[in-house]
Amino acid sequence: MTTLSRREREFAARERCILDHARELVREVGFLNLQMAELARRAEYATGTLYHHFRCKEDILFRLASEGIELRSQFFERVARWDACSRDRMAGMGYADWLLVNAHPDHFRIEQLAKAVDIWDRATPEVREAMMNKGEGCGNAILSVVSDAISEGDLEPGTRSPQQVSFSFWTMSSGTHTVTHAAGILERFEMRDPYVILARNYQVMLNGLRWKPLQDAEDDTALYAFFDRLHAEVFPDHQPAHRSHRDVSGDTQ
Amino acid sequence: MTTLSRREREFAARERCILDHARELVREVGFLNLQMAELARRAEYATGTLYHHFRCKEDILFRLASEGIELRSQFFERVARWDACSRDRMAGMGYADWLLVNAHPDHFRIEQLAKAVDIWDRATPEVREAMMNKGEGCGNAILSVVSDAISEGDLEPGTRSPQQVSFSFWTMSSGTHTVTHAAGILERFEMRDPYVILARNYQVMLNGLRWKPLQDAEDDTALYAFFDRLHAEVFPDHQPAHRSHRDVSGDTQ
DNA sequence: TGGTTAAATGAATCACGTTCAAATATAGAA
DNA sequence: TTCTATATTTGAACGTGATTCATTTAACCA
Repeated sequence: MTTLSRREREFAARERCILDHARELVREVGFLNLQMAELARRAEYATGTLYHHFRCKEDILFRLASEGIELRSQFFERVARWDACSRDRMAGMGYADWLLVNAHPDHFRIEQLAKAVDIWDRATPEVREAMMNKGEGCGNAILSVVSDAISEGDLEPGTRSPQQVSFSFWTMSSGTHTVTHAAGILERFEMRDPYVILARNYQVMLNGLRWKPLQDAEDDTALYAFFDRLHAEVFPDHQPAHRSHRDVSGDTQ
Repeated sequence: MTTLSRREREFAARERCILDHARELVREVGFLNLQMAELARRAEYATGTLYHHFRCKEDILFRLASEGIELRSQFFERVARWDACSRDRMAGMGYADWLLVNAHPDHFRIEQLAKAVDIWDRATPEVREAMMNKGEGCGNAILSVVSDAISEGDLEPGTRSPQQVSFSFWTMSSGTHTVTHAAGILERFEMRDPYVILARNYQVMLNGLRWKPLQDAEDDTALYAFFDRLHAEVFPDHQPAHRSHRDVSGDTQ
């Protein structure tokens, strides 16, 4: 039993090692340029060994994507459990996404590529399924906030299902990632700080939904105060994604 | 001169032929599974001939993406020129996107893949540049509506630049495409008609921005009346993206 | 018609993911 | 400790498919 368990530990450690090197390689050269032979060389195993852990190259990508999604899920769940009003917790989801981009700048690329139909089809169904299960955590965290808002009377459900409300915020976040990471678009559009705009958009959307307490979506002082509070209370163990408001105020000169 | 021009015409015709077959192949098997040899066979040219027109496989994808983006640009410009209030024209952008998805169901996949960094880096800079130039038309069409709204007094600019306002709607549309096309997500989330939700989200966002005239974002009758009017006045030459409201009403039974 | 240039061709090249027969290591029995 | 059976690792060989380029073919003009 000890023996078996030691074997299992070694196996897991090797897998970890491969995934770490893979992540690094993806960051350096991109997934399509990642060569299995080079990955094996860096991890100091033979090419064939990789295939004991992963059925194909795409499965490695999906495993990396899963890790990022799991992290996001954890971020979202922290925010969902935050001791704050439902509106602030929903607004916090946008910030959590920003935090994830800071912590794993390459995660979005990985997830984007994994979800591109072309790659999607090449991965093993089980590995895809595992990734989607991690994703469910994100969806549930957001849904729980919407449900709370309705039951606490902060949000009139109207003709919208909680899923539809979640979907709205989800599309804003997802779209912000896409547009932000598409090379050259922000520069051409003279945009900076897209995630601050995302946070503002959350406020605009929340107001549009009449999600109480209503708030002035133009008030940057309040927005940065919100960032500060959220960060201090929910993510004290992470680097803040935003600069302090004082820095931003002095920005124009 | 006549000779040269005929040559040029033949060259252009061949390129058209290759692109058409490529689009079909991409639809059938996806871009990564598209084989240059098979494309050559279908277009009835030799493999080498393809490389007189496109420097690499990725350039073909970018040319296809450019065509879709150009079409979107045309759709957006139609809406921007629509004789309607600024709010309706902005709301119309969401509908135009929906129309594009109907007309070219495969376009989003192509554009998504082209913009994935991995593929992006492989294409020829000139071809990428050409694609981005087409995209500028979309941005300008939206910007013009925002500008009109401000100058007509429908929208208080506040602390937001017109670019930032455009960005907000852009992220919603882009995110809706992404989430909608990611396999399995909608089913798991029990979502249907994502583009109707997008249209509603446009209204919520417009209300949140206090973009006049304010409107009840829950009023589906008004929304479908809007679809009908927009479609009749701007896109009479296209199949409507939406079903008639009568159909939708009878949907539940 | 013949000479010259431009274009098309597709077999050969090369790169890379994947496989699998052989080599090696491990565990347990004697 | 030594031997045998089993499990694991290895990397050279294979197959697929993008790209190239020497050769062939067509177009043009004198």
